[in-house]
Amino acid sequence: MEPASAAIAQKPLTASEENYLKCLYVLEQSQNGPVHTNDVAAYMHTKASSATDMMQRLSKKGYVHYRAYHGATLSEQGNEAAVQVVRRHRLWETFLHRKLRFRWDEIHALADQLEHIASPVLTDRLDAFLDHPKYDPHGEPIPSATGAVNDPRNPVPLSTLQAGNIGRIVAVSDHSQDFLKYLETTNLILGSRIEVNRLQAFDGSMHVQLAVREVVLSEKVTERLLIEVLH
Amino acid sequence: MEPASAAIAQKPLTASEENYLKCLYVLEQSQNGPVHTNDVAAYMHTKASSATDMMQRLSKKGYVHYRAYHGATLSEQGNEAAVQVVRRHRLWETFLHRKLRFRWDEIHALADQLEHIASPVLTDRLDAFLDHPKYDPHGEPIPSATGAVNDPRNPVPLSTLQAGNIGRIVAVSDHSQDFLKYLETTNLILGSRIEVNRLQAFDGSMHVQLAVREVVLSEKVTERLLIEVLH
DNA sequence: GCCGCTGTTTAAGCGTGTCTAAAAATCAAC
DNA sequence: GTTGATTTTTAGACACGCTTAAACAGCGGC
Repeated sequence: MEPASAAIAQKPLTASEENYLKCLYVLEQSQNGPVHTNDVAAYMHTKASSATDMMQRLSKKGYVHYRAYHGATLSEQGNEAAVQVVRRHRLWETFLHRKLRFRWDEIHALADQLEHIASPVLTDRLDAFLDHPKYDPHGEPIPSATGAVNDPRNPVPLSTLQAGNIGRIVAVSDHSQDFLKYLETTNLILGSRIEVNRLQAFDGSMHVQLAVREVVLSEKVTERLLIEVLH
Repeated sequence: MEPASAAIAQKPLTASEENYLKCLYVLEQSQNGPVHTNDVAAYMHTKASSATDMMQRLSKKGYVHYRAYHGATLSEQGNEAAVQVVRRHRLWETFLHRKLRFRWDEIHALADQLEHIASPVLTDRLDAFLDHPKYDPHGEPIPSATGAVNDPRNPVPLSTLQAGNIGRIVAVSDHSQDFLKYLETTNLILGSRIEVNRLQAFDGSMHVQLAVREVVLSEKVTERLLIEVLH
């Protein structure tokens, strides 16, 4: 006697399916409209045909809305699942950084493995052990157990600011080793106050004030630095 | 130009392969001589044909010595790999119990998932974070980073003791929820002093003294309790 | 030494997740 | 609107890890 309506018990997702959901979640944030197959394939370091395969599978299972040749968007169910994966990922990153003393450029790859252990009680215990962190080491908000994500900081890419704007570096949108190591060596630190001095129209680079020093940041960098605007 | 001799870079093992190696490791301890296909299948909750499949695969990769119809034993390489899996498993169990406050009957299933993250640096950081524990929450020794397992307590099953023997409960050889919950309710605690009062030849049950109370333990229980003999 | 039981292996098939190569659809340009 | 470049999908293949069913090996009883 199955319940005809209501939440049907979902077969647990495979690690690969979860990775694709996370991928769609991230890509949907940075774009608008459906996510294209090639973008998925690029993000997942795989081929378009594999991405198509997975979109079809996730569509059949009800996690994404998918129209051939027109891309995919997460369904409500897919969004919920993706947020849980993101929650686990960011909690493990916080654990690795705060407790095991990994550098912030080392934690992403490990968290990618840990995030697939889908035990709600484990996740909640970890959350409690870390004192319910609001943000992960990259400054990204950690979704709550219910899946709510709210970020009162309203971060925007540095590249969208104008000369004269003042803000605080609160997060990074690229978690790759290369980028994070660059920030390390340039001494760009989460939480720093930043002021836009001047824009270079030619190449999109930006002169910014960090405490007493002025530095020049390329567009590639300003797109990846997320700022809480102060006024 | 491949190195003709020396350690050839091993392709990382799959989670399933690691589980089978761990299985062989455990079964080799409790038996002697080669491990039989049906035992492997029973331990892994799978079918004999699957076990055969895996024995052949692991044999081809050099992790086990295998003769059709005659069972399998771990090769030196297989033993090293298995010990590392066991090390990770027991470290995670310790983490789950000591840091996340899971009961000892809850940790096994979760550690079974965590153990497959094969990052030497993660394992070592975890080890350090836990202050290099010697034993896991079930009292089993945690192999060192080099794979050495030594247990000065020399635990033996309670079932092998004689009337008059005195010892200390140091470990359990069965990590199932059912058994651990039984111990919990019976108030049989790791570290307790235990003295054998009387053996019941008929059914192998045992009357033992625990502090001020005498309890009767069935053979099924005495086989699973590991004792450090005091004299 | 043969018989049959138990244990084991092989054979065939399925789902997952990936690939390459080829076919098809979309979209922008003209 | 047809064309051509680009994107996407299909088709066929493969490794993994599991299944069931059928064939086979080993070994004790007689």
